[in-house]
Amino acid sequence: MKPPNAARRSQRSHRAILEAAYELALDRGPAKVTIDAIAARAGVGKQTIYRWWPSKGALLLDVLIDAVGAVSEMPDTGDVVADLTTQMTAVTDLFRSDFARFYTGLIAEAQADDAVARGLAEQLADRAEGPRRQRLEKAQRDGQIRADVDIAAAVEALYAPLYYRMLLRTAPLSVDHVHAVIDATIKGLRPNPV
Amino acid sequence: MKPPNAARRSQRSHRAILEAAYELALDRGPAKVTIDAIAARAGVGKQTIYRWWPSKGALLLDVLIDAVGAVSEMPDTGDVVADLTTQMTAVTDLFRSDFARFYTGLIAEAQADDAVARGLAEQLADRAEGPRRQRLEKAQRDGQIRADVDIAAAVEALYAPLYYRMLLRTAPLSVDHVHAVIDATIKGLRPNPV
Amino acid sequence: MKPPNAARRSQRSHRAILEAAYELALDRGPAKVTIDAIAARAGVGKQTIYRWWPSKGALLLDVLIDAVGAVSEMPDTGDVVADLTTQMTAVTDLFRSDFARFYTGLIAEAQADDAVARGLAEQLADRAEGPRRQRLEKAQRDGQIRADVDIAAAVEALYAPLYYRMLLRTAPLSVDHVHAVIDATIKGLRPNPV
Amino acid sequence: MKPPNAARRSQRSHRAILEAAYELALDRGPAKVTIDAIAARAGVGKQTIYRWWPSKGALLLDVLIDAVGAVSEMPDTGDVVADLTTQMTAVTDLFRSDFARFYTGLIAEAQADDAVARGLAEQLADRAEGPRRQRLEKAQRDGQIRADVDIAAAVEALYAPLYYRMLLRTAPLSVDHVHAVIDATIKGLRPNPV
DNA sequence: GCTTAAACGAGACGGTACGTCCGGTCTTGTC
DNA sequence: GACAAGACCGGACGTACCGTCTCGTTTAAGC
Repeated sequence: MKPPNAARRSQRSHRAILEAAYELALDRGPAKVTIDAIAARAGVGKQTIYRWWPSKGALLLDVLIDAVGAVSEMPDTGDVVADLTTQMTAVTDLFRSDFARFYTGLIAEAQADDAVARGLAEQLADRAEGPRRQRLEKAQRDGQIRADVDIAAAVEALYAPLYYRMLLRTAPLSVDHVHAVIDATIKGLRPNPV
Repeated sequence: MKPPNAARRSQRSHRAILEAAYELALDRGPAKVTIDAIAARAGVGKQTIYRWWPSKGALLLDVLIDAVGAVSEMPDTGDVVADLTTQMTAVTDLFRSDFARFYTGLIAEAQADDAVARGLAEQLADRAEGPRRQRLEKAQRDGQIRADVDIAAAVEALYAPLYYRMLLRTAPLSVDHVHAVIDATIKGLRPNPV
Repeated sequence: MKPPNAARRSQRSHRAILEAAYELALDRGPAKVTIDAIAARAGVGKQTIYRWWPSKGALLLDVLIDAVGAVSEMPDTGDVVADLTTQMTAVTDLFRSDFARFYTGLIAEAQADDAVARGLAEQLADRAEGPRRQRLEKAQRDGQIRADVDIAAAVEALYAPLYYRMLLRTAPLSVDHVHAVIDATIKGLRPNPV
Repeated sequence: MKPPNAARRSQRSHRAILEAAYELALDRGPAKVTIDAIAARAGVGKQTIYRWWPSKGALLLDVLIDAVGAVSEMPDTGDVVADLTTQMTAVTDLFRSDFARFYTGLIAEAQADDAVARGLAEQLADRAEGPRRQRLEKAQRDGQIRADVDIAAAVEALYAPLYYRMLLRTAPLSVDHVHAVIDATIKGLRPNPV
């Protein structure tokens, strides 16, 4: 009795809800989007939203997946440093766009809603971290990355600073910042052996 | 005429509010704390809260400052790697404690409230990043850290992964994680020369 | 779009609200009845009250209409003085009962709320003054009342003193008072001719 | 310890409060006057109001006494019907002026505040009904009013309709209304004996 | 004329109720 | 049976006033 029959789901309503939620989230921030407003803009009954999503966060997560798709493809020119620079710059641009508001809002939602947190972590691991790790693992096999380095830690040392600045706003994101992080991480912090 | 006379502020109420907010935030999460509940638990009129804080986030920020105090002191044994290990392990422990729930909730609040975002960034820059940078700068002067490295980027490469895991929960925080991040960052990702 | 769809109104809630309001008004006086208390006692959301009534006074007016029904029937024994005595005594009894508190409270409300004033005046004109005038007009046709007397003024001369004492409390309402007013008004104040 | 020393009372504040209350009551209705607003407009601390008056109603009652003074003097030309016509017309004019709003508001206040009700009844009995009864008693002695009529009832039959229309607004006050009431009451309702 | 206790202005305080907003559920037709 | 519409209960919001309670500051009485 709980799960409704997905086969009878109205595709028209489904799409209208995702689009309404996305538009509202962009223009007032996800925290200020209400289910009422989404339903009204989508021309949909509130029950239809509650029928298919357990919470506002879950809906926003679907909106994210729907809107973003496969954003994080890693280039592979053979030069891992160049590729990281390219891709981290792209991420920085994304994190400075209107989309950031949506993304940070969703992360905020995840702090109070475990289902959203799990979905978001999974999404992040699969779509974002996965390709990054694979690229670094390839570079490791190519001898461009030290063989005994922990790949997960390496990805985080490179990318976490971008999320950190987006979320905590201690300093602005910039291309210079990308270069500085790559320089520090690739070359390492200890003095160059002579 | 707008700002109330701070000299007449009731210290008793002020403390009771901070304590009530802290206790409530710990036991149900900051997002579910209501001004009504804080006022009731503190034995205070709601107006007294609204008189002195512009938003729930601003109050929680004060609670953070009040509750945490000087948490982030950097040790200085002369060995920067040992000191980073010590301190990052302490931060990891903090980020795995009940306090994390409070902290992430406040960061969530900051995503929808610019004043909180600013206050939090300032707090973070002054109390957390400051000592970390100073320790690395000293290590730089001591020759333990490469002279041309960007200190801000270095601090982020080391610490941002801790915030990243606390907030995004892609993987658990652990002592091993701390070691992996330090190894990757200190030694760097490129193959050891020689 | 503003007025809600009356067809979908919950009869259960409607009745519960009227009854809760009536009980609360009787036991603490209409001025001290709050919308919060009515909603709580009726087991109803406050919005449901605000959806259907524009003000507390409007609700109390509906309560009056609901509670009183057809109180003011005029008897007709053929003897207009006897009938007036009977009916004014009944009104006096009503104005000395607990109901008076409710009624005076509603009249008080009307002094600050024009909609209530209009509703109350209409109610009074239709349900109370109407039958009284009709009885006097019949008596006029029967030759028991002087043909050239202004019926509206006559009704007021007889009944206004009852409202006056209920509201201003310069002296108590009583059967003797009824007799005195009827005597003064029916026989008139000027000396008996002859 | 309770009653403050009246000798030290500030006349300046006393007057300012009465005036502020009167002005505010006229321009927004007594029900919407707040102690806060009176204090602010009078340039007076709220405590000063609470020190000298037990309730808003009590203050408004003093305002009434202060503002109205001896309004209800009865003329005495020797012709009681002419005198009643003159004076009831004056009362009607007063009840149609801005003052009516103030007066009805105070009567409304009295319905929920016994002290105000008592004060108002006393005021009414002394200042308004007293002179009216005395005039009718004189007329009785002069043979213009039937000897066995109840004077209190007679005064009410004449004047209560004016209060009734002011408070209940079933019909407008007017000179014609005054004439009709006087005609009905003086001549009486029963047919003229032939 | 000096002292001192009161009454005063200002306004912060603990509370209560306001009228609004929204979350999540339930109900009533329609398709 | 999923849907659009929207009424419903509940509960938090931020505001307005209540009546009480400090705070200094006049101010007028009595020494």
